[in-house]
Amino acid sequence: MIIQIGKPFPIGGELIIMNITDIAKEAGVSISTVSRVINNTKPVSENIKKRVFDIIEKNNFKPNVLARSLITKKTNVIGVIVPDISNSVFGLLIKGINSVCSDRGYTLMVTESGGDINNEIKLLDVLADKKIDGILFAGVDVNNKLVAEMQSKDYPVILVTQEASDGDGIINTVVHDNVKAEFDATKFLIDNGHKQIAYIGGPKYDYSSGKKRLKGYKLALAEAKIKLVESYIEQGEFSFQAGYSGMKKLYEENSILPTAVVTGSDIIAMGVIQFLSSVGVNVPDDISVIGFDDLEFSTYFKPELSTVRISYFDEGAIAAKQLIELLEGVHVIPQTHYVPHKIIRRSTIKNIN
Amino acid sequence: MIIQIGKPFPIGGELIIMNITDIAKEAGVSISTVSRVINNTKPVSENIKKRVFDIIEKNNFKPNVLARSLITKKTNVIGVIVPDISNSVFGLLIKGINSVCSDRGYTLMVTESGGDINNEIKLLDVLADKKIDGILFAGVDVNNKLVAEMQSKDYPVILVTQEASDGDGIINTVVHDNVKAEFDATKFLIDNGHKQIAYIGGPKYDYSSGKKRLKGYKLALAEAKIKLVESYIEQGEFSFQAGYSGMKKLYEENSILPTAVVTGSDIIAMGVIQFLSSVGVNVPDDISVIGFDDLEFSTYFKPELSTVRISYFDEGAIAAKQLIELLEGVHVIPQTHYVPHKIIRRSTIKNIN
DNA sequence: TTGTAGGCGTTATCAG
DNA sequence: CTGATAACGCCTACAA
Repeated sequence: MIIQIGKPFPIGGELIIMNITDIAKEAGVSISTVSRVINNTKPVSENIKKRVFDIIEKNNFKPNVLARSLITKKTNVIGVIVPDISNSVFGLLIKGINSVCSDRGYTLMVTESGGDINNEIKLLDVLADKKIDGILFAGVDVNNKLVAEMQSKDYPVILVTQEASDGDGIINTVVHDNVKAEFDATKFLIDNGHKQIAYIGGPKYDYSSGKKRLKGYKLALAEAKIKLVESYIEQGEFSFQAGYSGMKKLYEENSILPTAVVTGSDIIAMGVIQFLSSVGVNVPDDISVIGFDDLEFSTYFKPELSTVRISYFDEGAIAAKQLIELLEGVHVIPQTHYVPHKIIRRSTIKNIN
Repeated sequence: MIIQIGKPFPIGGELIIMNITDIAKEAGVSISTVSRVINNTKPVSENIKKRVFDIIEKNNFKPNVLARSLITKKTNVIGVIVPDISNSVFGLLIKGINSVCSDRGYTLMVTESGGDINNEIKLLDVLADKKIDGILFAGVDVNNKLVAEMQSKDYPVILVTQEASDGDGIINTVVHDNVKAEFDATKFLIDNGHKQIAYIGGPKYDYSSGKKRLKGYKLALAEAKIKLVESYIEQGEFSFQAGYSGMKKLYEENSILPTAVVTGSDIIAMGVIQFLSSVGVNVPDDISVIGFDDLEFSTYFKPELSTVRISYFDEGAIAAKQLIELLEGVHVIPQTHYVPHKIIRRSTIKNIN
């Protein structure tokens, strides 16, 4: 059995890691020449080029990126800040980011903020210390102060999945249109004949996913000239529990129940349905429910959840592409890029027209 | 509106980044002295120490980690390789890893292999090039060749969530006991009076989660002297679809149905239940089903899924702790650390005793 | 306790 | 086309 002391014994003796000088010596050329063939930065005669490449190949030589980055000021690593790594929304987002980054030779440094703004600010520096080339940031309440913080750094930041709560247009952003999405969700219910529509959504302090979705709901009601009922609105966490208790509260405090419920997320919707089912209210016969996100599980849930599909993977991929373009010198005017959403009808909505 | 060209304009003019020489000059000492107070590596007079610290503070100076790492051969970044970032099992794993790493001053470089062994081997090098201090590896089929590959590197690798298929004990591993876990799951059904028990699990090429779980199932049957029925066994992907079609096949090819089904994952179990429900077979009245993993969603699923709970978060945390100890010079004998699992009874198992 | 100088492994500038 | 040599920013003997 091999005993690992600090680092494991490389099988077959010590690992010899060559450097550019060794290669140069073996090839009988200067290190500048080796550097040139590696980076293809200046013309080198074919003979030498071939010779050097062969030796590099033979020795499996890889230039030390630390030394290189020290000079070039570029590490080819991109920092990612998300509130919760294990949340599938952000899992998908990171997967999308990684899909383009790994293709383009970038590696991801992933961090988790817990949605806490102080943590987010700290992580901005932690990643800066690691000399990342840029950051993809998924915040919760990206206010002016935070944006200013980002602008003050010497690396670019792009917002993903969440937009800044004020100072719009000052920072590159890739999101879905939360207002429009929840507007569409609500309108979909209205189009299906519903007039008493409740809203059980995310927290007030969450700008994009909390406030904006609520706004979309209200706008849709207004457009249809449906009077807003304050007691039909509940705001809480993006959790099953919050959906359950939000619906419970609404159920207990209203003598006239809504015929439909717009929610802030699929998980909330599931909690809502769970409560309704616990008091014998049938979905969708008695009350229709629409979710938000379109998690994989929404299809497996019973009844299958109608929802608005958000393409988190795409958002990650697009944001990553934008950041890389920025890093590679493409001129970019700060803008907000909206990734389209889509209403998905499954089994939790009844047409009562 | 600010125009971003390559990098954003830092508000308030150019960002001045100081280096250790600047600090030394301003403090009127040598750079070695500054280095000493930063790293607390040799005694420095209190006066100077204070003066230097003040200047560092005032200028918000942070030593350049690239330059430092170039010398110290340590980057304080840990590489992570998982098959699928958006899979909640690995999301939880990474969250666990991050929970201890971020506390201890390590940052995570996360990569995705797609479960492809060639990709895994490539990533081992990609991360090495990035000069990570060590790697936490969640593979799918970690064979001898792959282990040898890892042993040949100049950084330590710890296996998480999946163990090596051969050459046991040669590499540090943190997992749950797949054999025992599925054994317990099967035995739990047996204890509930079941004798006709089918198995619908993960792929054959997946050592830990495929083969080992199947083995646990078989052992439990053997122990209870229940004859193994080959047509009661289906192996496929870890997906809802695979669970569905696996159960379909089993249903169509057996005249006598099992009274219970052991599965390779919660998702598979959900697919199984979905199929059964589609042909009017009630769970758990007609057939009992047990999952594996205990995803958050298993509670929201209808009927609530009985399962075996695996603590992926803990596995990540423990593995990270072990790796960091290794990196910090603690002598560690390669061993396999088993994180305990737990049978969770919910609504998909009927006692037919 | 403090300073000097060499080196980590590259890239980049400037001659030739 | 090729080769010295100076950075990059820091750590670390070795001296003082």
